[in-house]
Amino acid sequence: MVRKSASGRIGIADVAIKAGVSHATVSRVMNGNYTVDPEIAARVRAAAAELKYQPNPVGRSLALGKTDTIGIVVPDLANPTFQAILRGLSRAAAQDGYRVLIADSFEVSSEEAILAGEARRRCDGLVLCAPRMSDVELEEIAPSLHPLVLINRSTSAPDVPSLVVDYGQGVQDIAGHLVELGHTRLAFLAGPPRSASNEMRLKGLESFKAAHPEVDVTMLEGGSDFDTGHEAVDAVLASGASGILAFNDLVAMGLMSGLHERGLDVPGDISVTGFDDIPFAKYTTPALTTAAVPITELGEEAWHQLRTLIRKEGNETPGSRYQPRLEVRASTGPAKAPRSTVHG
Amino acid sequence: MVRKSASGRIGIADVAIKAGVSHATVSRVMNGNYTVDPEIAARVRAAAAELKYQPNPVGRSLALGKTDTIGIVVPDLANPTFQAILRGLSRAAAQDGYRVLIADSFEVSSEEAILAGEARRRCDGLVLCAPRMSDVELEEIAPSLHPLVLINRSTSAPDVPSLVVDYGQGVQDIAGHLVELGHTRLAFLAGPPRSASNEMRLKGLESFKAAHPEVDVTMLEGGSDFDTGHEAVDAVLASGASGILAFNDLVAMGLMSGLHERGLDVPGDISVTGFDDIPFAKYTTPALTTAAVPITELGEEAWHQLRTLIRKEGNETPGSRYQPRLEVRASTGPAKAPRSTVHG
DNA sequence: ATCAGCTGAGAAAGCGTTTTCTTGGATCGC
DNA sequence: GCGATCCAAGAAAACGCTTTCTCAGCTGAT
Repeated sequence: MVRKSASGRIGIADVAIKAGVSHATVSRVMNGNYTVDPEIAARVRAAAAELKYQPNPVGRSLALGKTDTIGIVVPDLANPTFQAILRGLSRAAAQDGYRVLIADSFEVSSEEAILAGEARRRCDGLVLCAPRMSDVELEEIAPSLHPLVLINRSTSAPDVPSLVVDYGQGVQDIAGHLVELGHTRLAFLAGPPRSASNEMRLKGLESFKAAHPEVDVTMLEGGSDFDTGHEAVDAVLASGASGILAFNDLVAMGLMSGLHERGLDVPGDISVTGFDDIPFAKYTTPALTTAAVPITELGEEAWHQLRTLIRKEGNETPGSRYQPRLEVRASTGPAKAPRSTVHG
Repeated sequence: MVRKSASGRIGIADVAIKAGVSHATVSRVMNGNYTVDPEIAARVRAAAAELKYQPNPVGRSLALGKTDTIGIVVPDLANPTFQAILRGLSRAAAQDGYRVLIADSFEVSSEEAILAGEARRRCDGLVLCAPRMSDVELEEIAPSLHPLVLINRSTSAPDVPSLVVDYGQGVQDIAGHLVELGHTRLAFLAGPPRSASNEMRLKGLESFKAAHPEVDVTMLEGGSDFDTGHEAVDAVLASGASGILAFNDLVAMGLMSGLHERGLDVPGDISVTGFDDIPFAKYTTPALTTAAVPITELGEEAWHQLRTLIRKEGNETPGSRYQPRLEVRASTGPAKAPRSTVHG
């Protein structure tokens, strides 16, 4: 007859009674403490097996002061970029026996601090992924979130490594590629206003404009998903640009789809570029020219940084900077000869 | 001077001391128990605010016997279908104040039971998403996982609602659509061997073949991602089929990309269909004909079912069956006149 | 004026572990 | 052979919270 503790679940006490030993001994056996008589250990193990005893992680967490869980806060779980980061993080953490708790802020920046705080308290560490909150707010809460790893943001708080992708350089590479193809009128389909990565792209474009005064760059408002790109067709055409830098691959795909519906040829009439190199980018027609970011790897690295923080391995935590790699595919091509130019 | 408890973090005891009351009173105030003198309550709240006290969820969980967290086990976090389910689940659960812990089994079915058990013990309930484990194993562990909701699998265990998509019907609808377009030679690019949804598709195709003996259906081995489709081009062409049912949208996209590289026109030369209607399906060129499954909604419903289980609202938990909706787009078209047929 | 009845707040007992502290018994050295 | 040393295992404290139990002090009725 299986004896149950009051709660109905089998606890350490049940095993102790069944094996005729104390709670402490059961705990020792379960944790591989070898200062226990082999014969008794065997008896405990047998009792545990018979009762199908599984230690309660909550009690364990309370006693040990750790949960073996980390949290991640993302602005939008629908975004493939964040999905990829989550995947990399989850896989890497799992290898070290940690689980991941997710919190989706749905792009409402005012929720982020609360979500982050709640998640942090439940976990041993936190990854804040591309938070939309203001710099001052980030500075304010960062210390209370330690151990903390930032993605695509940074803070002056000590011991908060930040992994940032150099979107500014990436966007310049793309623009350079388009100019080499003869495009002189470019347009940038911007991302979400509060996105720091968008800010970095804009800064990159400023540098680019400074270095290439002959090139005309139009800024268009946008977002981060398909529909943004799809709906931007009119604005893009109105801009008169022949080379379009979309905020990311999703926007680029939406745009290409819209252009296709209008009967326009990519890259014959217009060249389109994305950003991120999500898995889909390779399989669009035409295949998308983009700047590849090793996103999954970034998630893994986030775990590694967080791990050293959690383990308090005093090594300085440097953070890292990732350089996007230009991935030229079929969605970009030579600019048409401008209408104003007379051939021959 | 902020007094700290031994652990370094501020606990209920610190607030109690600062406010000059007992632990119990602080707890009462923090939980909105109104049997406490307003003046004292105010003092406690002030102390809590000043110390920035935040209750420790682990202690709370242990005392209350609940974690306000649910777990989900998926076979592959890289699969957009599971991402969408996760998203729906996470959003719906968040609205009720629950968080989601994720566990990715990376398609290794032997890990699932362990992952599920661990996740379940940390959480108040579990969603098992398209588990790859065998039926007998599922039957075996299901009772120990309660409260449990199954997606795309079912079990005889009581009180385990299962949400299943009628892939069998969906695949028949697609096949019917292709036949209406005049295709008489079809091929099915199958999914992962252990996938129950693949099994359901196969069953559906059997029914279809029985009802349409004149149609030839070739079965091809496959998988669930882009590359599967991309690599299947040769096999598809060798089959001689003019209408291809891909396991899902990803496979279809990979296949279309491969066909495009071979210079073949979709749907001019070959019609291709997907399954799921992931967001990308609308934006492929040509836009993908597929069977739409309300996946995110399914994730939400999973939460609702789990919620009634957790709350022990005795209502029977029926589970639901979802009918895919045929979404005809541009990747399917009339079959070419068969070579063997003489016109006129 | 006295006592039952009530109320508000402190004391303490859980929740399920781990870990320190303690103790009885065995071991070892002289 | 006896005290110092050590070891294995039990008792108990700790982790941080909630909640029951308890009791002092008060209200109000007789």
